[in-house]
Amino acid sequence: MARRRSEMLTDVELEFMIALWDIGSGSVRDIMAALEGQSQRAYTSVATVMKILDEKGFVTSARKDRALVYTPAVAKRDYEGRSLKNLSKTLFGGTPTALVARLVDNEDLTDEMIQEIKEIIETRIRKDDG
Amino acid sequence: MARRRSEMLTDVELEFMIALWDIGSGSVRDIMAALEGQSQRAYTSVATVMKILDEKGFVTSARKDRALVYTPAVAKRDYEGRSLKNLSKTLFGGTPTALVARLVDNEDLTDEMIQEIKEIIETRIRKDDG
DNA sequence: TCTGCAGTACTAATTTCCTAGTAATGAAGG
DNA sequence: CCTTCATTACTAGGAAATTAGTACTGCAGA
Repeated sequence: MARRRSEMLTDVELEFMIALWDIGSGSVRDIMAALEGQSQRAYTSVATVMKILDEKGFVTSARKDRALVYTPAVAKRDYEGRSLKNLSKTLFGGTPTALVARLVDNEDLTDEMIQEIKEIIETRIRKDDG
Repeated sequence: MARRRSEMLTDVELEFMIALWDIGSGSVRDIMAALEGQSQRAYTSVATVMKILDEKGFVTSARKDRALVYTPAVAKRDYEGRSLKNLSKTLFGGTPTALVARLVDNEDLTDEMIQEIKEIIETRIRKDDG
């Protein structure tokens, strides 16, 4: 039977979206240039995935001269939030606190990182009060 | 060309793994029972996905009476960590701080949740000192 | 022993994902 | 006009994902 197309990005789609978010907007050529060194794909491969992203609603396209120029329809920060919500829901029972608990569990985290995270939280708390 | 099978779980695989983590270990019937109400799938569908999970190394299988009993080969907490690392790497430039910053950006988070997160961080800092 | 049931393996159909070739189109330059 | 080049559209094909039917095996009960 059928799979429903996810509202989350696949790996390759995400890779291309990140490139597009980085350059703001651009043609297939521009995106390929932004991906320089990361991946060696044929022009048509990139074009096909960009068309799928258009169909999925992640980008809009507009003709400029002869080329299609793609622009993100979803902001990176929105997608970041969506990803976190998705992960929280599927793996952490919908509680972001459990997510953070697992995150700071990681031995790779340096003291500086922990300290930085603490400051982020405190800033947020101050903002709520003020 | 070829796609490499990801070391991350697909949506359905994750759903089944969560059920298995929940019950500790069990047969296909047990997993179906644990999924009660979440999904209505044929016995053979569940069995097929469990076999794939076996091939991917996420579970081990052992015969008990006539049935195969599946046991997680990857702990839930390990996979949670793997997921967070993956998300951090792909979407947050490998910096977990950026991930937390986006997380606490979410308006859905209540004051209690923020407070709880703060305590988690502080507990972790105290553990480092001691 | 034969029948039936439970469980597993095999097989298959359908969709998405990923990659890329080839054809078509349209503009520019001679 | 005609050729050339860039771009886009169409097409294709294999791998993976998702669902499930059918066949086979082995045990238990009549």
